[in-house]
Amino acid sequence: MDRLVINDIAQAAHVSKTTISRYLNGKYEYMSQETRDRIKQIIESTHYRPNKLASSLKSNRSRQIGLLIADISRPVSAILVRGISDICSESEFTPLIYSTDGDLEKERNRVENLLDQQVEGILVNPADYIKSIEAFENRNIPFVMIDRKVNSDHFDSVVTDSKKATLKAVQHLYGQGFRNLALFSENPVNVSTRFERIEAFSDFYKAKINNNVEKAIFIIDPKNQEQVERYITGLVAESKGSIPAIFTVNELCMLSVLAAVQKLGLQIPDDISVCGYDEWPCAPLITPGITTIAQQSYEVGAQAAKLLISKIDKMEGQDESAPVCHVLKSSLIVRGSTIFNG
Amino acid sequence: MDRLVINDIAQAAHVSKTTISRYLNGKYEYMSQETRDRIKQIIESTHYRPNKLASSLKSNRSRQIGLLIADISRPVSAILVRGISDICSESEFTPLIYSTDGDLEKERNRVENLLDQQVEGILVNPADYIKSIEAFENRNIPFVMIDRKVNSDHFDSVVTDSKKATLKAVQHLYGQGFRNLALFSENPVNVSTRFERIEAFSDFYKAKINNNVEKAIFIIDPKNQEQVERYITGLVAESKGSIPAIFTVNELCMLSVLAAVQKLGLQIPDDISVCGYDEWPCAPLITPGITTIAQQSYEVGAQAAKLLISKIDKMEGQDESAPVCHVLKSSLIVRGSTIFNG
DNA sequence: TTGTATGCGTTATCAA
DNA sequence: TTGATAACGCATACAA
Repeated sequence: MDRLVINDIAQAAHVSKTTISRYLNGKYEYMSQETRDRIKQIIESTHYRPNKLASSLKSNRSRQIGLLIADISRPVSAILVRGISDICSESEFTPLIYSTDGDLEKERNRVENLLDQQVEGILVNPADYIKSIEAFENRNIPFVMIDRKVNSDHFDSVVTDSKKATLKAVQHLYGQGFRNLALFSENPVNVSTRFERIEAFSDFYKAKINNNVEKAIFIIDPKNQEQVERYITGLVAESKGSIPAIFTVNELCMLSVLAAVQKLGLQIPDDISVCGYDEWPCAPLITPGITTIAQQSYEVGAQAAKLLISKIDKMEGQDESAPVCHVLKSSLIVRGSTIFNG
Repeated sequence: MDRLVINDIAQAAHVSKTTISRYLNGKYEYMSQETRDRIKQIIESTHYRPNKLASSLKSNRSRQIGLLIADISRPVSAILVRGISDICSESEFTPLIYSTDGDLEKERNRVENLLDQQVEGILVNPADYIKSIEAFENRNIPFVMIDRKVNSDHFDSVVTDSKKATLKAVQHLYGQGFRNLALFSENPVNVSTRFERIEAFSDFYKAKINNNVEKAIFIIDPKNQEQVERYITGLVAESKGSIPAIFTVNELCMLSVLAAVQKLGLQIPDDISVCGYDEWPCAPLITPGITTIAQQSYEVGAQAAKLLISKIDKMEGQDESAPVCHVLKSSLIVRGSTIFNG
């Protein structure tokens, strides 16, 4: 009642296991139609299934890839993961998925775990623009960065156009007449998505408002609701009649800001304006509709997986094609929250 | 420049690979402190890491489990997955995660794939209360159903208390004075979470309103916005002054209903009331706050993973403990959307 | 067209 | 306390 192995099938079919192995790997050219049919019939009737562990070990091809994501429970991550999964399914790869919580130590350990399991490549949402690099260097498999870049031209990446999209958003705010701009981000700020968004905001702010951009940037802990309320209260107090417009760098910040705005009894957009990352199904439902930036998260995942798998398939020839960085467009979805009535 | 293997370490340490293997598996009792230190030093300096594929093959313990989820991109699924991942990390198991899209065919294929990869157990969010069962029977590894039950007492499951929670919600609506109740669900209805919610609603409806519950149950396609709007328009038209109160069985239906309500320009709760699964961060932000049922999704995942892993660990003794069904409590979070002003 | 023999990198049973 | 040796299930070079 133990699991069937290749030898059992060989005996039942009165051939050697080599022939069975050939059959399993589709090498029908070295086989009479007769034995081929016989093997087929036996495999089907016995429901024999080859052990992938054994075949991976022997062939040195696990057909597994690693995926290190900051936190799979975040909605944008979940969508990105779905994109990766779908591509993996098509190519019959299995993704091994771990959350790193943006922790360098966990990230490094996970890379080791994945290598131990003989993954053929790794997709990673790096914890740090600089410090993550070390953990990825001198491994013998390809790495592709997803959603976040890393400060190195040795790695491929698939990201969204954070700077352009942020610029589009603040230009929109400015165009509407808002002059009291603020940005809310969470720490750490040494991940490319965040600092690029901050940079685009800062550049615009310096060019159009004034040089004192530091006081317009708020680093928050989205779980510390009281802190967020305090910052917003301050913004309103110092506004001198100029309606504050808040730009958030991700969904968590957005939710935190919206909750605070509600708690403080402020009206959007008459008392305060709010917009930013990420688009999600509730955005149109929250009065008066929240202006958001929609990223193509599914596509980021899918393209990254495609890229990684193509590199894996080329690996035999010691692929040394120059690393590429795919940048996917994001779109600004304008809703009532940023319509200026001042 | 190839990867180091156990033999390389054995040679460097002037011992046999048996000794290295013993060291790796912590069997220090059969080893002098001296060789133990020497091996430790060599492994550290060479950064040798054992190949898990080989050790899994030999020991017949892959330390991988399968996870079949309907759609990982849904927010509740992502949270559940996180619960599973966290428990797996603690016990050094790796989850192999696939989405099934509620498709029986995919589900069955995935089970085969997972078995091919020698997973030691499978967590599954079954596609069908009845038809899924066949694919799980007579496998040699434990299965645990997550979030959805299956019509069999051969399988463990970890779910939430759909009936109780739904009852609590409709009782609340009734208590508020709503008499024009409706339920919106998506197809298929042969998954336990959905039909249990429908059942609880129906029982209450028949007991308190009338026997004609069929006309109060709407099976929708959440992506078909026009259909949802049509149903709601109908509800309002036939309401004869009695405010309709809609209960939704999941997040997708909730979003779809809310979008339709907004599109139709209906006011909550004066023209229509809305409540249901699932709780999510926007619920309090949508005017006047949406009453929801909060499930402990993270806990469902975590408990299911714990259960599965404990069964795996007991497997050697041909575990035949009677299957259990853990039911986690959900809570009704009352907000403005269900406050009766009629 | 098919089979023999060897090895992938481990673990485990002996015996020493 | 240690080591030879034989597996685990499959793939492949080489022989026939």
